[in-house]
Amino acid sequence: MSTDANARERDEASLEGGYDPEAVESRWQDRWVDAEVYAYDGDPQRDPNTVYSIDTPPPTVSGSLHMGHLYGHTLQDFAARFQRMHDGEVLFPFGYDDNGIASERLTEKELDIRHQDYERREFQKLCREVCTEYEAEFTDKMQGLGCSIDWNNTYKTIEPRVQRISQLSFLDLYEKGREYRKKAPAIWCPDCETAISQVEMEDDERHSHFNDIAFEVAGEDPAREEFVISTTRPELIPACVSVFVHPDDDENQDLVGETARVPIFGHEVPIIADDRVDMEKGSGVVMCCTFGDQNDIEWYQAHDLPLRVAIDESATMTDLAGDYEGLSTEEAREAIVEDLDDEGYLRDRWEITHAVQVHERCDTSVEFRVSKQWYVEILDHKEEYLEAGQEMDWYPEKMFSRYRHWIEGLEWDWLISRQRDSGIPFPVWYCTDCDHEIMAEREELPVDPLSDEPPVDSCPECGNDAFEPEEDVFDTWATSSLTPLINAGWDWDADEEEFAMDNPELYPFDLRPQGHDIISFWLFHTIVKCYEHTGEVPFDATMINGHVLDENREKMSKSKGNVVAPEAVLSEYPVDAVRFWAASAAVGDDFPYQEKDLTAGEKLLRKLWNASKLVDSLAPADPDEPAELEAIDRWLLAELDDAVEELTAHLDAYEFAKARDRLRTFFWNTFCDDYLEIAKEREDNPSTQYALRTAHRTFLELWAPFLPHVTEEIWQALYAEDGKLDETSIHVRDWPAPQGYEADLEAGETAMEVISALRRYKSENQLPLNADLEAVSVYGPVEGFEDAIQNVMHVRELDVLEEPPEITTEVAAIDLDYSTLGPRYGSKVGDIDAGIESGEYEIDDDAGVLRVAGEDLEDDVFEVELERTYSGEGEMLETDSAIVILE
RNA sequence: GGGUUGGUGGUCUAGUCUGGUUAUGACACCUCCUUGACAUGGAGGAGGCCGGCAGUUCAAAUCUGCCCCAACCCA
Repeated sequence: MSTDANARERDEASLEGGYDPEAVESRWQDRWVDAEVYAYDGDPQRDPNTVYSIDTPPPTVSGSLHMGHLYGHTLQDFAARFQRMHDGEVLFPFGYDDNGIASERLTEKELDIRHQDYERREFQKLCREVCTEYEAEFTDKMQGLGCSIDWNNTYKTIEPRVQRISQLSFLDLYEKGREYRKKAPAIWCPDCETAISQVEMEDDERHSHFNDIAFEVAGEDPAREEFVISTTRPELIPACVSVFVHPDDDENQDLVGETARVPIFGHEVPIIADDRVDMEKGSGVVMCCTFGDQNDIEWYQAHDLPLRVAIDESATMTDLAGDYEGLSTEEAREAIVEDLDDEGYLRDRWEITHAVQVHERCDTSVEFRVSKQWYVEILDHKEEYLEAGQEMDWYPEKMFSRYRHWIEGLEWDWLISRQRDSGIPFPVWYCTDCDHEIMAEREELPVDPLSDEPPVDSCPECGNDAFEPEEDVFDTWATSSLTPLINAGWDWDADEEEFAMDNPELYPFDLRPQGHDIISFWLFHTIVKCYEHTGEVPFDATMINGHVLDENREKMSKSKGNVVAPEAVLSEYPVDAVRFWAASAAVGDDFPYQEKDLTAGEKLLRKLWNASKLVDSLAPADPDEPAELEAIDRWLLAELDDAVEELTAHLDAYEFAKARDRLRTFFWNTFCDDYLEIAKEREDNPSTQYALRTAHRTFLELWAPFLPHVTEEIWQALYAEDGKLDETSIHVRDWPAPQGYEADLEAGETAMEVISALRRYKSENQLPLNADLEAVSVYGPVEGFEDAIQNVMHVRELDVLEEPPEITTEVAAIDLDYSTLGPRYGSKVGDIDAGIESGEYEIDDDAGVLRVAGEDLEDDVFEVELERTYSGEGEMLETDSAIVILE
């Protein structure tokens, strides 16, 4: 058995052999969870500024993990891991959203049951059982992403504690006067038979017909016989309550004040002027039905029109529809059109495609129904919510405009009651006599009015002793919008008679991550709720991630069949490589998933692994710091300081792509390609040994947020002390800080140029890179780096020249500094350019000026570029700041 | 239809807010090279005039206007 296999057998981190991500990654994932490396030790006394808390929107457990989850959570994890190292204490919780229609349907399907057959609590119990299995699977997958979630801090949106918080939230907003129950037109889904909110609607293109229907003008001596109305919904004419004409519509002005007779049904309705009529559409005359669309509702309210309900809660025609009673709206539409045609009222009919508003869950087109519903008042606080949004830092900033536009476009208060069985019940009863609202006692929550008794024996309003329970449940968003309060342990303190949090140090949360598609409802609703409860904006910052598209930049969708499953990706590539890819896009940008991008990550892991092996072979693990570092080593550490500083700034600003690229370039090009090659020639040098190890440790720490597995493996193999993992893990170390190394960066840069020039020389002359060079002279600032150049390029004799070598020069070009020249000479710049181009200029070295186009240019605006010709022995190589002579 | 965001070599992308003239890097491509870790490596090379048009300016990928295309949000 090889040492390699032995090591793996013992489950110990080891640098033997090649990197084996498959074995290493799952091993660390398990250990991190077992050792609770990412556990948050809650301490209410802690200074909130030293805790970094994340509030993440819980995913629906019944859905499977998709690339969006993978991407979103990976970004959150970059922030969490960086902050954990940088600031110390991090809360990265996790929630399972199992409250809602999705998990209800899942349970029905899984157990082959109908929720109607069960009492609500019973059904919810079944839901929780079914969801538990899915949650376990989801947990596994999440842990497979290497996210540093605190698995001790999880919640489910249907669990009793969350139900209690939801109901407390309802009571609190009720007491604050932010909620009301009102009989009013509401958006209604006839398939789900529930009211829904504005956010649950979406538009869908549907085929339909426009019907031109003739209405007679009633009364004696009317202005004209009839007029025509175009409608896509003839089944609504029994619900017609008025006809509208625009006040500026000269052609139809004669109708205003008249009475129209509705065809077939024969009832008469007034014709009214209103500027909400769209004159461009159809004949300019429109009917108002209760209710066809939102305009109808406005008219109904503005003109105090009667209510005619022709369609019931299941989209079936009512008795108002006469002969059509009992038909579905679809059937009624066809039947009515046919009868209109028979009776000569149908003047035209043609096919169209138009957008209809549908319920996003079931794609059923919505109706508007008058019903008694609970609302959260939001329209009167639009300004405040806008300000709350402004107070947050948005990453990227541009996403704020989506939030702003959403709020500006709000037209409805938030409808929070749903006529569903499963969900969190309203803790309310009503007096059967006076309809007085009886709220549950806070201590009793969570309650279910369907099975629990109200807290009073008789109505405090009228003394009646019979009550009716509220059957409705909360909109799931009413609960999902409480996640910051759930995470902070918000509850009613009965002794103090006020709301309090178990962990107030977490609130407001430092970061709220989410996709750009849910800004308008999830983020918005969360701000509404938390702001109303606490008076504070719940988040300091929000990070909006883009969407993962397919390789052709198209949105992934099941119908297109272009969905890439995370499982498929993770079975092929290391998680660390996938994370490296996830860091490649600017936060907020959509970006394509391209398999080839993952190989870049794989290559980096291999490079990091191999470089670590080399470092390990070149220097003892923990060398002492020499009194004085040599120039080349000090140079590396000074460059490292710069990198650390920039990287920290990038990560602080959620600029993961910039951090990733900066670190990769520095690690690969500067450290591996330049410094390691030099270090190979300086093996026993204590200065180099110290720099090597210092840089290597720092690199592992800097890479750790991006590549948690490979860095942990190398760290544990080389540097970890004995002890428990939650203390020795690289992920709980302090983030590197610049050490203040000072070096001659110019000399270092010049030395690298010289090395590069010599490499190019060998390459062009088809020499191996380790071929000996007899003698090399350098003219340029490379002080302190002579040995480095000499050793790494195998130069037998290196000479640093005090004076320029024997070269003759002639002017090759004149470089102008336009940023200085432009403002100074303005429109003369064109002439100056032309003069230089044509060679009509004179350089006066003594005066230090360039005479061209009648101007004397000062020496700060131009630079003479010389063509050098070497007239001595050997060959000359030029770099930006040095001249190299090879003999 | 309205709004938002974006359109940079074959692909992905930096730079655009704070205009300055040789536009960043990676992948792919071509040539060469076994440097004591990595050939899944290294050294080089070719390849774009920055969606289109017009304008502002001495100067525009960068500012303004219009147009085209794409995605998203809202109708």
